[in-house]
Amino acid sequence: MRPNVRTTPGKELKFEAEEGDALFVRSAARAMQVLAAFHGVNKALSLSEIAKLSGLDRSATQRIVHTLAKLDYVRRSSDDRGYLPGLRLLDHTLDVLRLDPLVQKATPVLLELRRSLRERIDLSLSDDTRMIYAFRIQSKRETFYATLVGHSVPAFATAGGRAALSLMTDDEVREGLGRSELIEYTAATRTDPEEILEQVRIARTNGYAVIVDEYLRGEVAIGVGISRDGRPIGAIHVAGSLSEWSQDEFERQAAPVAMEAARDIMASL
Amino acid sequence: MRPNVRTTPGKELKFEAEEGDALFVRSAARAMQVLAAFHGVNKALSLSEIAKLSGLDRSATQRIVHTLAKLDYVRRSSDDRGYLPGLRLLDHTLDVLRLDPLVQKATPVLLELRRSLRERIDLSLSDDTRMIYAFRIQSKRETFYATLVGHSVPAFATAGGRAALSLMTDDEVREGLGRSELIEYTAATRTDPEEILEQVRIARTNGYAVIVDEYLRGEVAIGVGISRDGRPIGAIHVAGSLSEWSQDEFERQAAPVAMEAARDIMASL
DNA sequence: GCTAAATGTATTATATAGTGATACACTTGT
DNA sequence: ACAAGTGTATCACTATATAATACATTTAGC
Repeated sequence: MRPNVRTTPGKELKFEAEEGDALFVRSAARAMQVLAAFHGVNKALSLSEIAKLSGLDRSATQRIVHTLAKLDYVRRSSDDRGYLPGLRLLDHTLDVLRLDPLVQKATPVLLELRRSLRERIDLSLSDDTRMIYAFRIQSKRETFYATLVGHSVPAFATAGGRAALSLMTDDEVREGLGRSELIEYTAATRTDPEEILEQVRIARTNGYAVIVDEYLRGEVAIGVGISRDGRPIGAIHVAGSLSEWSQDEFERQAAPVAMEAARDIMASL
Repeated sequence: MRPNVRTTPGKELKFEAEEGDALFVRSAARAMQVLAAFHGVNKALSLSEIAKLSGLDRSATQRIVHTLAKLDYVRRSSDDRGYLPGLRLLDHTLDVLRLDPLVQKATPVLLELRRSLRERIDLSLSDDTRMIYAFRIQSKRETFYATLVGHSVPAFATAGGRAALSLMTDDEVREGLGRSELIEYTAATRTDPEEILEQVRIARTNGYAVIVDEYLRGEVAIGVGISRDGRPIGAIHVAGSLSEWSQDEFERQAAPVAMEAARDIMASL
């Protein structure tokens, strides 16, 4: 599709019942397993491809795909050469977003923030070692490929992620980093856990995190974490282009207002 | 949350196997049934509320919610007073959007369109009698509540919807209108099927649909339908404020470029 | 402050619902 | 014209989910 946008694969997916979990409903899990087959692929899938990717046998796949297709959670591709995830899933997307307290409270505040700071603003939600985009408010000159809802980025190398990490204890951060795949996205990406932790500490002191070039080249981003009951639940993000801003200037301009927005949001949670 | 944004309830949900459908997997359907319990509610749900809303008994609900919770498709609310849909669903959202050929092709074209026409631009996908928002590119002065991905609006009363309808035959339109709930969203909303059909015919002739005040007060919107193999699959949308534009002027400015964008998209599908 | 209702959790015997092997017709590509 | 891959269908078996019941905790009503 486009350069410059990368996705973190979800944590490795476990769909199996753990030993002695009498309440676990296998076939309910299988429905999700089939839908998860589409993670990471970039084309319509045939039944046997779904079977292979989901780890189910042909028969189970057949019946579950059949079922999901009837319910519109799966559809035939337009050229009728395979299956794609269905539009009915978007109804659930809406549920996730509109029922999320952070999304509810943050939306008006971020629209306001956008008005004072005319740059791109994102809200992302913490999900273990990654941050999932809930929505984006674009800047006037949008050059990057519009990030789609649901895109997730690694916590360790992004401004929002680091800001979220800064709300945890050093030990928790170390533990999380240990479970993260520390990929070198750009030449500037820090991949040494202790070095990252150092940056997280700085963010903790400042109240915000800055990232330059570590995830996307040419981008300065400021992240401020949002917590609830002491736990990070998400972050807001302001991103600008290095062609228009120096890092210092961007920090001076964006950090105070972003932090105030975060305070507002947390106060209303 | 906010005025001015309304959602169309999905078509009434059927999760039951039709008679003699040997391949239908009940428990796979039940997983979705549980998740669908959140449609239309606006708070966290308890187990028994989920049971009631999904039409399942307490036991089934218990086991399936338990399962979905283990898989992160359902989570406890932050105050621990009920369940909410889980973030893992957003991974599937991303799959739906990134694998959708229309979304793929339309994104760059619409970003381009946004550059020439500095107004709000939406892409929505046809789903029977409703249009589901895939994404929105905001205008500089965003005043409305940011429409969330997955929000759906009725085809009959929106510009994109009417544009999509204009790609079908009169009979199909009548049939679809027959199955739609023709709600009077504003004083200007047309709810007479024949009158709507007349507007659809005009849209068919012009190549685009205009809607003023019928769904949102104070808004002019132009919609252009996107078809594939003669079937409507979605629409693009340009919306402006009546405080800045007259209807005529907006049409003159926006319609030609929007139609060209639609042509571009369809050529690449 | 105490009862009553509602919450989430856990355990069972039973039979129903999903399994998985096998088979077939049809399309696609070579 | 063939072989490999597609989606679809059937069926006897038993593994799987059921639904009824029970309990410990929390919440709400009086």
